[in-house]
Amino acid sequence: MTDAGRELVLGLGVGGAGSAGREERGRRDLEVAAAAMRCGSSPEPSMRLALLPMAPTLGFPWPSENRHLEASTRGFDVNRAPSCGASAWGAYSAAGADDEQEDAGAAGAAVSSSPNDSGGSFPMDFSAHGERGPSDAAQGGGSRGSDEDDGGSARKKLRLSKEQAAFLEESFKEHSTLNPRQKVALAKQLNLRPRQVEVWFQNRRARTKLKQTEVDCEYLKRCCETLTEENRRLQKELAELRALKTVHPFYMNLPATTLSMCPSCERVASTSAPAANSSAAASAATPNAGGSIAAATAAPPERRPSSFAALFSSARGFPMAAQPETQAPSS
DNA sequence: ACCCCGCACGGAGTTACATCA
DNA sequence: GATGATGTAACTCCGTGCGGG
Repeated sequence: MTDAGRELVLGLGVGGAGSAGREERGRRDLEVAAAAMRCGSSPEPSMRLALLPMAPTLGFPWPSENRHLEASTRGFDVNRAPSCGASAWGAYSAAGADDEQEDAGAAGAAVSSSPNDSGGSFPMDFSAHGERGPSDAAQGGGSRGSDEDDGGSARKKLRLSKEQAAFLEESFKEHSTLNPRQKVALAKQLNLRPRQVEVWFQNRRARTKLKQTEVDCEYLKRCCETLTEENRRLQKELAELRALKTVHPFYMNLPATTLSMCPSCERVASTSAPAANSSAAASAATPNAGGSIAAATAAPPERRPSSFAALFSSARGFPMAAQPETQAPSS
């Protein structure tokens, strides 16, 4: 998602050309998609869901204050045999990363496979794990591996505990993507397999995008309604002008400068109307000249943007452009 | 410098399972 | 208890970027 903010908040060394590129690509895709959904030139701030708070408000304990969570994560294990040494989490030291010895497959591969991994930028206070599930070492490295090494059925649905989900959620608020090291660290802390963490983040990103898409759809729907209303109004206005012409045909013979244009046309009556405008008005005034919709949509294209801009310029309310009632020229 | 290959990753779509009404 | 709806973990496929040969 769009997050300069997130980048700031993150500051996790997710940086590096590689992952930055990848993240950028992901963001770009999302934003392009979202932008495509949004009303084009609208300067209005997009209706973004606050799905990724810029700043953690729940005190997600990345640095050191996660000890209370450590306690809470200690019996997490609903899916696997509990790891016994959970209490021995040591500070996750980037430089050290000594705890990665066991996960040579995981962290080692992660580190080597991730040119972007800025080495231990993951600020979580991971305690050195005592020991891990037997499958972890094997699983960790093969981040794309399936669960077959779980010993059980290949596709046993495992429900994450509330604590695990909450922790992952908080982590996701911090950064919606993980580098391999972060993934492994999170997996350790939650006593999950790195693959599970990876899948959870993938699914979570998908859900976020889905929700954002729904919001964008709602926004577009409202844009459409507004435009429909605007169209109705313009047609009515046109009909009134035609009627006016029928009743007072001499108006059409007056110099353009003396014509009082409809205020919603955003035209200054004193300026001489361009020929195009006059011709447009004339053509519109012509009986059966292209029908009402054609006439209405035949407005000079260069004027549409301002109209649209006015249409969508105010926030959230999608108010119509200021539209004083069409005043029939008196006298 | 260019191309090819393997690898890792993420997104999109789908499947399978757990939960709930 | 059976059933359909819903949520979501896990999977597959595909595209992309990167590093190495």
